Amino acid sequence: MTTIRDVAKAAGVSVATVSRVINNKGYVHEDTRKVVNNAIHSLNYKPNEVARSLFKRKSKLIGLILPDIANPFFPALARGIEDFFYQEGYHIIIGNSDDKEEKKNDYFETFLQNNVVGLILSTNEIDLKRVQKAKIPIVLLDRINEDFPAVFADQIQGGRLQAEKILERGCKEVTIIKGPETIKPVQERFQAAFEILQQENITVNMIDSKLSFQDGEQTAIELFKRFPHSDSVLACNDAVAIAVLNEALRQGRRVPEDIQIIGFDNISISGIVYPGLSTIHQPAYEMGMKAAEMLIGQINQEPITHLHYKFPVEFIERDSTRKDDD
Amino acid sequence: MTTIRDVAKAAGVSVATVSRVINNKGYVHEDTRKVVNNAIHSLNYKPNEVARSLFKRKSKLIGLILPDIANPFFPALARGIEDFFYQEGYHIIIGNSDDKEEKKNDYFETFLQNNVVGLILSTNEIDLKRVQKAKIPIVLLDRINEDFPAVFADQIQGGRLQAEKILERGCKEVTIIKGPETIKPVQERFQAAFEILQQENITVNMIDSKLSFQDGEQTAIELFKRFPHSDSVLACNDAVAIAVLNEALRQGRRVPEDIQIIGFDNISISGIVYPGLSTIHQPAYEMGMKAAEMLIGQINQEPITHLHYKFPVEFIERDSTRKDDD
DNA sequence: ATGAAAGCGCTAACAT
DNA sequence: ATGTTAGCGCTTTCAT
Repeated sequence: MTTIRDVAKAAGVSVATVSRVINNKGYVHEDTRKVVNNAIHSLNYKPNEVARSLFKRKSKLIGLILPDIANPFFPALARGIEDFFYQEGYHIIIGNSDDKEEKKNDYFETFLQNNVVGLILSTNEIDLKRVQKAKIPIVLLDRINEDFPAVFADQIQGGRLQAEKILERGCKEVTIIKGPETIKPVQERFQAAFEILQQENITVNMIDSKLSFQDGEQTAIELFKRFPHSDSVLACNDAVAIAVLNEALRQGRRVPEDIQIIGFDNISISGIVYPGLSTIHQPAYEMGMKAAEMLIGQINQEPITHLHYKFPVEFIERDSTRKDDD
Repeated sequence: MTTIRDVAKAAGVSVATVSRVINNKGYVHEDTRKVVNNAIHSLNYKPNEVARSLFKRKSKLIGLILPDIANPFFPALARGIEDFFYQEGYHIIIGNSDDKEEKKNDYFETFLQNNVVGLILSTNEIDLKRVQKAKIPIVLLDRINEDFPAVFADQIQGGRLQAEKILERGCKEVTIIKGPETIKPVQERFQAAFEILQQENITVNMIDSKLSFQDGEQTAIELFKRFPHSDSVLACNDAVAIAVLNEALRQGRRVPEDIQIIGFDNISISGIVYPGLSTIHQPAYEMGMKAAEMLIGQINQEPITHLHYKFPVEFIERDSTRKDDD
């Protein structure tokens, strides 16, 4: 390994001078700068981030905790975050929490031990007192908390859109799939949709589900058993919606003629399944980018202008609802 | 921040003694161990990984470079890797290469600067001389190279299975979708399938595609335009296969009656789409786990028993092929 | 404009 | 069984 010492020796200067040129800080004569740079190149020297990190107590590492990277909504978030930080010379340490308290705290601690300079959390509320004590920049992503910077999509609006659009398309008996109680945004979208539906003179069924494809499969089977006359379903996310789509078709129900379905998320697969899934678009990649941008702002001590950044959502109509209805 | 000094002071011992107890190394009296542990707990002391890493020139960090976490095959790999390393107290730094030389090298360098102790690469061959020079443990995942440890699924077998199964199901004109030339496993599966098909007295069409859902959409449209009489397709991966499924249905072709489709990967969505996609199962999660296990072996200097670990693949028959044919 | 030296938090000789 | 100390590679006062 070549160190700053080697470079100093090769260039015939002190380590301090080398440090000055690699950090572009303090006075250094043009001529010596050239000599040093030559040495750096010919030795192919790269400063050791760990030593830097130790001294400055700040690394170029960002901690990212999310529930499960295998859940199709999160890769897009992660990609947005990563793309932004790559530009800025930061790197991501990633942890899957499975929404388990223990894993979250574990990651939180070890991330701190690694001098990460910032944290993005897409997982349920961590013990936030700890975060405050650690005084580390943080942004919540796809999660909301009054006291912390957060980036999220407009769940209320999303839930409302689900309800309004399905109403407009003439449903008489809608089944709403309620996601896990513990996941706030999922609850919010449910609440919003539910409230609107209740005010109407239609039948509203309710069924619980978790969020994965596999869970969706179970839910779908149960759904059609319990509510065989349901003419529409509002799903807690696209994964579950697609499972319902599948099960409906499998049972010989026509989509959207017999049953209409609206999902939530607009994951990349939703435009590719048959029939295309109508859904609420959350701009996941952009949300990831924005969260990264807000975090960098904090890291660079820029003043916080918006504590919360709310993305609008959008109804994407494909083929699982009746476009030309009336 | 509480350091080893603080603990030493609180416990009335030297830093060396504290170091001995936290590392469980060297002699330390039972009584003093207790005193020290008490101090550690009451101060809530956590050793700084960065300082450790600097001294030992080894961190608890693993570098993971993959093409694109948003591509649905990779999250499962990543999850397997992460789960394994979490158990072992290691953490993952992740980089998306987009199969770009520059990004790969960038990540490689910065990972080294961060003292990662090992590397898992799911991306196209990096400048492997560099790896050798860096003398860092490495495992290739879903990629193959004679000289480096690698974990992969049996592409030849997979390609053959695609071909054999489609043949058994009575196809007369099969279109085979060839993935990017640059991605070796994708080429291998293509080659294997193609060779078998060629020996038969049937028509074999060929079309190129990239691997994402979006690319698959284009491919699907072009496919049916160029080969309207194709009665079966062998796709380079499931994402593309699902896009073809969709387009076929959209055009009013019946699956599997008019057209049969076999994918490759068995991503989680493949069992949920309608009709269920018949495909070749690659055990992505297990492959990730295995790669992590092999890497740990190297890190711990255990002797290498197998340089390469090849997972068998399996034909999963769902509804996009004719089960009860003949 | 440059260099010497201290020190970030830790581990591992070496000494006792 | 415990303590002292050098040093991992770097940055940053403080001299000069």
